Amino acid sequence: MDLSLKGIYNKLYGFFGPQRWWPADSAFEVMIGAILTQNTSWANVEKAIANLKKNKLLEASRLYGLSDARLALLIRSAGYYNVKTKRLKSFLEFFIKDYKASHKKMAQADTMALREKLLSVKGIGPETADSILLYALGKPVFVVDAYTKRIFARHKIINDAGDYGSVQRIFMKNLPKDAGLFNEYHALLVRLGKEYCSKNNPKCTSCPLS
DNA sequence: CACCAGGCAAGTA
DNA sequence: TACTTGCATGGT
Repeated sequence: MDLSLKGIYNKLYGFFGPQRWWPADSAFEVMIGAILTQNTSWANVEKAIANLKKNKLLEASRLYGLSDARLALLIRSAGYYNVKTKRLKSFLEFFIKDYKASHKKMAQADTMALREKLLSVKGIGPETADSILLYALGKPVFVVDAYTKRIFARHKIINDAGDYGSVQRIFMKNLPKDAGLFNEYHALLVRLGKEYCSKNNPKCTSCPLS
């Protein structure tokens, strides 16, 4: 049995097939979605994004120009709407002032330097920063989330389901630095977490990794 | 009714 | 450094 990280990936890919992440039509939509989905179900985020699209507001300067009250109302379905309104605004200010609202300009920056800059934006923590780097900009950074920690802790593949950085390093030191692989791997872990390794199913019944 | 969902910042010891 | 708490909707 192959318990290597690549072996687990191969097994998941064979079971689920390609996931084609991130579910979004543009890099900007990925960045906004990454903030909106913090500790929130994706279904609720989809409604908020659809709301923005319907009003033709999924664009940096237009979003930034909205009043906090108006923006909060538009993203209401994603929960924590007051907090997320401030987080979206702080990110948009950074994105507009430092990169002229261009994800292409942003992608030219050195990956680790950009990561530090993203982390300095209020409301962007490690998972949100890495989601933007990987899924919006195509940088080879592994995204760790609640599913990742739960799956690997539950299956005892990593003994220390510790802090974000230590889990991330395990992946990045044991896999080729390939954005396509990191993209698909994390997407597959989310799929597995939702369907087989959820809190509702603590024994991972019929889990493809078992 | 309770619990959960693709976190983060701020406060406390 | 290592906890704890507030934030909030919508589905199961």
